[in-house]
Amino acid sequence: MDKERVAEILLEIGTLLELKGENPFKTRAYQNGARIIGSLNEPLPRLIAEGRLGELKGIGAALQQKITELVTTGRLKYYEELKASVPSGLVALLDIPGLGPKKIIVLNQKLGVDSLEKLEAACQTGRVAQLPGFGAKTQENLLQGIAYRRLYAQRTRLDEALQAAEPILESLRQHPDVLRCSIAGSLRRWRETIGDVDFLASSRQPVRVIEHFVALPGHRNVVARGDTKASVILATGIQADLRVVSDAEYPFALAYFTGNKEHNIVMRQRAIARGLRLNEYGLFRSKEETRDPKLRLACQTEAEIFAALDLAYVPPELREDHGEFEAAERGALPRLLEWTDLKGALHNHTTWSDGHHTLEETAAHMEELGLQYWAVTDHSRAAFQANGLEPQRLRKQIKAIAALNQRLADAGREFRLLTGSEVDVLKDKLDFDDRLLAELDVVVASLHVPAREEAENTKRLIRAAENQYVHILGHLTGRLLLEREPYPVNQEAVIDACAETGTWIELNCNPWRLDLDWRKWFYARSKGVKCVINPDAHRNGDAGYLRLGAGVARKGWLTRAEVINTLPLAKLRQALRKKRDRAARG
DNA sequence: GCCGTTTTCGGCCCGACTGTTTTCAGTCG
Repeated sequence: MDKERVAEILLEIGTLLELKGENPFKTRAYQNGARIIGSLNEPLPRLIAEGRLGELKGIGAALQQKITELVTTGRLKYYEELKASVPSGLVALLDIPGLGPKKIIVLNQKLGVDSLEKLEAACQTGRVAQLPGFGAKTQENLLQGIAYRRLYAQRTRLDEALQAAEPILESLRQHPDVLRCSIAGSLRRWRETIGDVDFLASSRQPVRVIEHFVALPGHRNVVARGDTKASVILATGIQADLRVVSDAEYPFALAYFTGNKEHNIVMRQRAIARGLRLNEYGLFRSKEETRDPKLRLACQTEAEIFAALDLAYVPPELREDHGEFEAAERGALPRLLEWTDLKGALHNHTTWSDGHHTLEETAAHMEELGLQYWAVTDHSRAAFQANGLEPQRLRKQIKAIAALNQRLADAGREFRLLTGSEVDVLKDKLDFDDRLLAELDVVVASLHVPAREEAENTKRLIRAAENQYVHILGHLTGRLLLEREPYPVNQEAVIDACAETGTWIELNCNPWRLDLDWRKWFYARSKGVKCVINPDAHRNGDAGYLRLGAGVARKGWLTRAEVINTLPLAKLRQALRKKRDRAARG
């Protein structure tokens, strides 16, 4: 059993324990355990075999035993019994806003509610309002919550969240009573999907800012509204929250509302260890709860807060409790890639296959953006639904690109299109033979029709990496965020093969994909595998995805030197030749 | 269930908002 599955089961145990009304700290111990196992950078079986599982902070005797049982036998008696003891529909009820474990337990015990449908019926007949601790308002909110959950997925893709958030941020920025404002939360951390959009503002007149926020056009309804905090549902169904604080509190609140839960817990623990107290209002010289400005350490920026806790500044994207504390303590945080470092892209489409713009339109647009190169990698023939190119058409395209580049050169322009292919990884070969691939500047190999078995997909991708003409493996897992799960593949094994063969891995920055996942880049980097951030553009506007990709790359701790398409054109051409030269020599 | 420069028990991050209460529990982030 792999670590992802182990982490899932630990997390589920935590949820089930919550629903049994267990000690919340016990629940958290399992959730912690899930996160620790999920973000391991070495194989779980080896850790167990060498008896080092207990060395992980947060894995005690009980978790050690359970994880070992899971990994060695593939099952866990404790989990199976626990699961059998909790009605299966209860877990889904946790998704309803306003419903937590305590209320679910009451609903289940008093009314026999064990599914969304039964909850809805109980609300409609007015039985929920009769329960102790419930009332008419709660009942109504639950009905609304059920309807809301039915209408919208719980999460939103990064690009959609950004699109919703940026106009609101701009409107806050222009409000005369707003001093400073920012996006916060998972969107500021550049997560691939967002639960809700968080805003933070500082002001001397918080109520006026709240009034402005809840009155912005395009809101469907106001969920909550206080003097310093409000929540609204946007027309798109996304929930947006705003907090307003004083300007002196702003950096503390920004740090607090940006870090994920685990990151913030570590921050507060670090404060406690230094005799301080940290909350969204400040870092105080106090062991008691306080907001006394006289006790507050004067920090103007987040960087000064980190410094006060003996840490280097941690960029927002890294605030996931994913190793940033250890690195920040040692001053070993990498200098992250900036999206303006990107000089071009190596996986894109045109009207020759399923793209929407011609070679000429594409070249003109990308040059206008200030890029130096743009590889045209239309689909290979197996992708017939995407109008994949036969060898003959591909050779024709190579000539067309050469002619276009010649015109650019004659006009004294530096921008170039590169020839290429997104060649399909088929069952036992690539869709084009080596002779044809050798004629191309850039070869991206992608698996579009995966097998059901992990071993088979892993084998196919490793074979693609071993081909001396393949520069890049495209969208390694094939996932479509919130739509399609990744196909089964041993990503570590494929990364190992890329490390050995000098093959690069794509960070496909189409917002449906963002694949390879940011969490996997830790392993890839440790193996020295280089990244290529590719928009997989089908329209000129898709070049904007590069910004998303750079954010996700930052989340994976990638630096400029680790991302191939930060290279200027001449150096890129050298890099593209390297693998082939190596194979020719070998 | 985990942990230990308050060490083997008794803590465990912290505060806002809502709704149902009449001083607080539950939920959320």
